[in-house]
Amino acid sequence: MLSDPSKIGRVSGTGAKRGRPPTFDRAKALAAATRLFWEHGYEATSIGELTKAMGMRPGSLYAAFGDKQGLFKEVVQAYGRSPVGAFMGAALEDEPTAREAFRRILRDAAAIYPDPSHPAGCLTISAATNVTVQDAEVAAFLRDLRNANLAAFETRLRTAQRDGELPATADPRALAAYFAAVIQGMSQRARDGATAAELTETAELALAAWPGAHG
Amino acid sequence: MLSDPSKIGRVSGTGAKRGRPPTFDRAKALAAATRLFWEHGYEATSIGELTKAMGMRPGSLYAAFGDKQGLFKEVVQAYGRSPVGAFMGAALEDEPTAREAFRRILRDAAAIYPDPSHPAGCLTISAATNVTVQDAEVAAFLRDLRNANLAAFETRLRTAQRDGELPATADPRALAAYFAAVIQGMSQRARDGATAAELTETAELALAAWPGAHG
DNA sequence: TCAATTCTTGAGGGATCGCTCAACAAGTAG
DNA sequence: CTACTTGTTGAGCGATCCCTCAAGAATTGA
Repeated sequence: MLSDPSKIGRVSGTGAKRGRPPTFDRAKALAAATRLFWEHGYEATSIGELTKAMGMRPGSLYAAFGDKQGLFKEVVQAYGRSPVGAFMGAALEDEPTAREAFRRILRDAAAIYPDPSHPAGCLTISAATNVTVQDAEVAAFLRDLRNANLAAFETRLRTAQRDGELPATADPRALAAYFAAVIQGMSQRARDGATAAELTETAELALAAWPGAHG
Repeated sequence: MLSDPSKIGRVSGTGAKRGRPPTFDRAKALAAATRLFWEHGYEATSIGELTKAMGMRPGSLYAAFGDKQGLFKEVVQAYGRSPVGAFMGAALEDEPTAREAFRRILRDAAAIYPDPSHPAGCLTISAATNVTVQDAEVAAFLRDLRNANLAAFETRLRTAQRDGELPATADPRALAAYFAAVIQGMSQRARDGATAAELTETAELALAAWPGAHG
């Protein structure tokens, strides 16, 4: 109701917008926020630290992102589209066999999680494990993402079983849960100081659980 | 200096102490605090929630435990001495072979972590993963405990190798890190809703990495 | 009974939390 | 130019954070 088509949507030929243009680069601001949330987690990162790192005052932050949860969710979405956050989905899609996909996932995790160019571990795994009751929604948001990854693992393994790659005796659900646990453990170990070399050994050992693998 | 032996230490025959006796049961108060820290983590648990659950006013809490960090450390120590918190050390000591020890550790973790009689997962693993800079010491406290567990794993595997239980080609350090990662991942999965049955399957799959295990 | 000791109590202090808002600045449209 | 729109700014609000302290209550020793 009360909709005026001439004011809905920007149909100007160039991307020229009205009003004062933002002085901050949204992508860079998100990158700064990502680093803080990744390192310390959602609640342990204050608006004050965020505004300082993002180079903007609280008013600008709230005008651009709504509130702290909105900023966090946009950070998580951007992380999920970045190479570092999307390597699992990429492996599941790119690799021809499930075996190769999970081997690549584990090896990538071993290389990425301890990479010193960013905070250790996986943001989705570790950024909202300790929250107060009033931020339970944020924890649930990441938990749902993790469980969605688990479901994607199971789906990939189930098609592998249908295609004959995986023996009929194998349990796709159990295998998926096992690999999910190993990956989450590798993230934790990276945050505790494990090196890429150590995590690679963990990845290789984990692959011994693959049906038919003899190690 | 200024030490008066008659005032140092309680040498009275009965356990009678001077002054007003505490109105709270220290063990029960610690149990209540443990539950909160376990569920929400160190910083996400406020003094207000603690005093309410422990049945004491802030002044009493600070007189009894020093400060929040002191209370937390005493909680962690009590947890480490409880059956639920000490099952790994118990298995390492009780079982005759390393293989049996790690099998029992994994199976116990699968049963204990999702047990509904207490918060999910392991307190040492999950209670201080998201902290502000001023509480970095608390995170380091738990990290050191985890890495000490890792070292105990490696030690047990090294003696197993010396005793001939483990082949010379096996890598005790890598195996220890692998099992540590699996256990930490199982704790995370339990907090994400994994059941004891699912975690038991994960435990069995994890054991496939044992040198010489086939299938 | 009277000190000495220990614990509880209620009030609240200083700092920080997430967040808001009126005033101002910088752009486009006519 | 004026009108309009959007972004920035600095001050600060109410709530909550961890923690403290003087006063009172409950015990023991003399």
